[in-house]
Amino acid sequence: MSKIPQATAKRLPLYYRFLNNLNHQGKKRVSSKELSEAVKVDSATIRRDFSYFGALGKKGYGYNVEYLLGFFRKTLDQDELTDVALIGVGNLGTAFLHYNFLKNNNIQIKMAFDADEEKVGTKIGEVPVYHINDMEEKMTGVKVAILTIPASEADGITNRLVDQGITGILNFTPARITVPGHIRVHHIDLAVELQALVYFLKHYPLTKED
Amino acid sequence: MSKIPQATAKRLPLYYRFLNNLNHQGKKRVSSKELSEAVKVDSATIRRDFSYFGALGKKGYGYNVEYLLGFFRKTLDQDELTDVALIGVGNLGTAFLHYNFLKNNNIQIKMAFDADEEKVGTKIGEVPVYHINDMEEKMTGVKVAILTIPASEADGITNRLVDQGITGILNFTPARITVPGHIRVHHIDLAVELQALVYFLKHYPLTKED
DNA sequence: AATAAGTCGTGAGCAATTTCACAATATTAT
DNA sequence: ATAATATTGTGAAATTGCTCACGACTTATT
Ligand SMILES: NC(=O)c1ccc[n+]([C@@H]2O[C@H](COP(=O)([O-])OP(=O)(O)OC[C@H]3O[C@@H](n4cnc5c(N)ncnc54)[C@H](O)[C@@H]3O)[C@@H](O)[C@H]2O)c1
Ligand SMILES: NC(=O)c1ccc[n+]([C@@H]2O[C@H](COP(=O)([O-])OP(=O)(O)OC[C@H]3O[C@@H](n4cnc5c(N)ncnc54)[C@H](O)[C@@H]3O)[C@@H](O)[C@H]2O)c1
Repeated sequence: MSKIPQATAKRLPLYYRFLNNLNHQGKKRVSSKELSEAVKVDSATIRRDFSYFGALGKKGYGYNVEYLLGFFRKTLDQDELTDVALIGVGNLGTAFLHYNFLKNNNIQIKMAFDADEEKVGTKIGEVPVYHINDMEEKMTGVKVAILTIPASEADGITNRLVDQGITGILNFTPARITVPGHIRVHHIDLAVELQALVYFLKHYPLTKED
Repeated sequence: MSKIPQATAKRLPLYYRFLNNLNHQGKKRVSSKELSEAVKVDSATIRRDFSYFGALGKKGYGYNVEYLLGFFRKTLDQDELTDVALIGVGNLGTAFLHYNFLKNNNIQIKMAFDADEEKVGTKIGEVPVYHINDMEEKMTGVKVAILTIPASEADGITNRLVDQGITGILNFTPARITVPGHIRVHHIDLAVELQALVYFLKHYPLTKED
């Protein structure tokens, strides 16, 4: 369908955010070199990334911020709003609910679910918390879920999400969940990230020349 | 120094965790195929990853769980404790403080810092919160920091961390911070992760055959 | 007008990572 | 013992991603 490399696709939201910043600062043009310094991605990589979408810049000039931003807005479907459900209103889930993803974003946490009766019926950062038993009923139309429940619950809830018709899951539990092939799962494993950082520090010490 | 590919190094903590689980379940042996199903990494990749450390398995048999676990414990320095400081005790920072990284881990959040007088002096999940003004004084010996402050504060605090002698930063702010080449920064950008997932769902729809 | 400086878009090469596929070896069953 | 089955470790190929380096073109300057 799309021939954009995955590595490029992952960087698009980052480019979009920084272009947005530049636009708010009133900047009219930007070079791949400037952008490179801001997002910490090699300037040749940026030019290559952009080139997959055609010739967006002008030689000797750079890129027009407003034009580029508009282009990425369309490409990233920033005009359509995507609804997301959050499952598990604990420490991590509550932090996400307080955070307004909408600020720079086309993504909205529309509802949350928990098993704890004390949380059910409340609103956290404008988002209503429903009982997990009502998930299938309330969640119609929502195709993306953020999973912030205990690892032991992950498989059970995942199966229910799959049956409900989910297409994407952002999984913060340490469990590696099993889903049918047509469902996309992105894992964010904070403990692994921290351990990996520490491992790199000990085994790949950087010198002054990178 | 080490010739382990970076992609392999990033998976080590994951392998370690699942081997730990297997060991607790009393499992004595495991094949790359079984492990593959658990961690969702191709079995050939797992064998290749392990092979960088030598011949850890036995042909026709698989891997001895206890032996492998012991090997990775040493490799990942699970016997040494690494102290970490957390900067910014807000929504996200508080969630991390409540989470006990030590459970399966050799990493400990030893102290936290915030600018808010109401938080200073308290303890969250056993971790003392100090005033950010006292950072340099209190932080001696700590070489890794988790950054969960507002993006606008990121550059200023980063400079102070660099001067203080930090070697690694796990950055949760959307800011792309600038550090000298010998300091390692890992970015975890939750808004980007969510946007990227949504982008993939719309532009790379998966079929039943993956 | 002519020159200098700046910057894109991309061919080509390089580097990193993943995957295939199979000989070698171990275990299990009969 | 022997045969059948299981599974590793790895050479080689395939895939994916990154970076150099430069021609082409734009803008600014004199
Ligand atoms: N907090 C962190 O810093 C952190 C770090 C790394 C990983 N994680 C992982 O993220 C997940 C959430 O962590 P947390 O600290 O927020 O945990 P938590 O215990 O604070 O929150 C879990 C929430 O899920 C709810 N819950 C339990 N079973 C449920 C069910 N069947 N259906 C719906 N809701 C249910 C609980 O009521 C609770 O509110 C865990 O898997 C944890 O391992 C958290
Ligand atoms: N909460 C989320 O779900 C979420 C999601 C994506 C990204 N983020 C990013 O993570 C960071 C933290 O988010 P949050 O929701 O926890 O924000 P928050 O506002 O709840 O917390 C920030 C904390 O930092 C403290 N602080 C401010 N200035 C400081 C300084 N100079 N020194 C020390 N402490 C200082 C504040 O007192 C506050 O406690 C932000 O950069 C945010 O963009 C958060």
